[in-house]
Amino acid sequence: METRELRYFVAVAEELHFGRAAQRLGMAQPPLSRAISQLERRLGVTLLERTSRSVTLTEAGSVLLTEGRAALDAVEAAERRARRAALAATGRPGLVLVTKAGAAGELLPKLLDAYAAEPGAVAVDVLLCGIGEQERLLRDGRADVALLHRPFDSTAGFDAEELCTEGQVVVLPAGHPLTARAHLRMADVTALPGLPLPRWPNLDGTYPDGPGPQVRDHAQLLQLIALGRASAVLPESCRAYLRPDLAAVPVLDAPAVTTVIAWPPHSRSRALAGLVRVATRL
Amino acid sequence: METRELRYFVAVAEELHFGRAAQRLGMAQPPLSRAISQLERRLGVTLLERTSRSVTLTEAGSVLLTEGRAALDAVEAAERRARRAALAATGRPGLVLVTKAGAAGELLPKLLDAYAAEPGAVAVDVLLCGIGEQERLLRDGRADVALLHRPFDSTAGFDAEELCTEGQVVVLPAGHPLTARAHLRMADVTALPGLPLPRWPNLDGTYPDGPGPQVRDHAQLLQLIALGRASAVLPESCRAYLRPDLAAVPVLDAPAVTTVIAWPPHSRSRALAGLVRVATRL
DNA sequence: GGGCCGCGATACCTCCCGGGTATCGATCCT
DNA sequence: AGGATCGATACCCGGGAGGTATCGCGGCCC
Repeated sequence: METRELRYFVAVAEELHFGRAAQRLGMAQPPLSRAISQLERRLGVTLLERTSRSVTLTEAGSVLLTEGRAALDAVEAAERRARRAALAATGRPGLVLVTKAGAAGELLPKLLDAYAAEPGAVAVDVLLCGIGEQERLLRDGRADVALLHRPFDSTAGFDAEELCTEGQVVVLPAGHPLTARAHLRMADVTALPGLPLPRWPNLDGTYPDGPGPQVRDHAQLLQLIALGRASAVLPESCRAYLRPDLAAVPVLDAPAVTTVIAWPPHSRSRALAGLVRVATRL
Repeated sequence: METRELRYFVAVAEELHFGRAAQRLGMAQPPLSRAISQLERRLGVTLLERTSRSVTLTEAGSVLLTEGRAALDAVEAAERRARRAALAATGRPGLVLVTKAGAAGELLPKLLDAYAAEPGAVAVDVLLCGIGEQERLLRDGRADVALLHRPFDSTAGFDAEELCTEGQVVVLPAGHPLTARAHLRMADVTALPGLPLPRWPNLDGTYPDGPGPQVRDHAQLLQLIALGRASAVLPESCRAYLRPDLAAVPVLDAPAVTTVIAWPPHSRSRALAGLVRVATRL
């Protein structure tokens, strides 16, 4: 199977419409139709059920969609990492580390400093991304290594080492009655009148149903909390960047958050191995 | 990048010889040379350093070799799983489970029976393979799920659930003086005169240097032990299939062996999820 | 219900590019 | 020096990817 065929199929499977898919691919519709039929004939499998009014995925088609996306990511990753390896030989950037904006507050600078002091250290680019994007970036080669937070981020498909574990705190407007308490329980937090937990976007940009304001990043969230419109449960280390009009109270029974360093299971380059070694020794 | 180009590059990178690589690919040498140069031009990267007498990998080339292999595996996996998903809709086999021959003795039949009793269970093919092959089969789509043994097998790149943990025993010829002991330590075993631990093949079929006989499978190994030419440290459950001319003694400080069920992190099909659920409940 | 529209399939053409053969040029080995 | 080895270059051919034109089928609307 050629990646071209796979790209075509993924486009059609996502659009469920040959015309739109062809447009997205920058080609005419007939060759696309033909390419898909050829692919089906070669695989000996029907991927799409088409009437002249609608296109739907068969079971095999939906398997090929998810597996094919992963395969295309892997091909892209190979290409990107090879290209970067050539640059790294001459100059910058040797490694790309990705993490969520506003997370891993003090750990990251410590890690970068410690690694830079190592003999043979290469340049490390830091890439800040939105919620849940790290895994994609790691899989398609735009990043080499990530700082993730279990259990929020999944380390499925990656090698990982635990770095540190911390409890969680609830962030409230300064002066809220509960800020007088030394600690709370999740039951106290979920029952807070007028201060619902926010809703984070799914990977596709849509929001889950339910109460609570929609937020896209930490700055928005903190603003909303300061306005008395929301509360949030965050890792303890968020205290480092808390605005003075906010207060944090430990939540005893919130799940502990573990910061891990994760990387794709191949690509065990010297540079990456060095960075991981430094990280685990911190 | 097309998979064709990637296959070509991997062949040349492995052979380090355009002529042989072309032969392996079933094509002439000139188009292969041209394809590789085109790939290099498109990537903007030198992958191979060639003189008229030798071919060597650049840094970028060696990155592309490992990443490219993984990418090709992923593409193959997508193809195979799509093809199998179509079969599963009509008939056999719905899932392919791979494990080492001679391992997971009693667990496997229990798992298969329990899963078969589930409502909506699909047919499960069992694939027995040699040491260290499971990961490859899982990655390139010939298998959907594997029983692995940590710390011997790596679960890097897969999702996994622990099933059970057991100690290890040393297997000796029946009647050997040490079989009278209730338990041993690793130091006793490694120092055994005339009964060295065997050498298992690497992934490429070569054997590591050192003393001890070369073995390829458990039958060979047990035969050698019965002959008084070797000993071996194996998980406790091997007692189930021990020949009467062999004896086993627990080794207290040998690392514990954990049997895990592992699967690729996408492909969370209903059938697979069901099998995993049954496995963790055993 | 007949005509229209939307959409995928088919027919047919063109041209690019992947693959072949012949040959060159460089390097190493007698 | 001369032959052998091996990758690069030159040139040719055929298949197939992509384009345009058109068909056929099924909703939909007046």
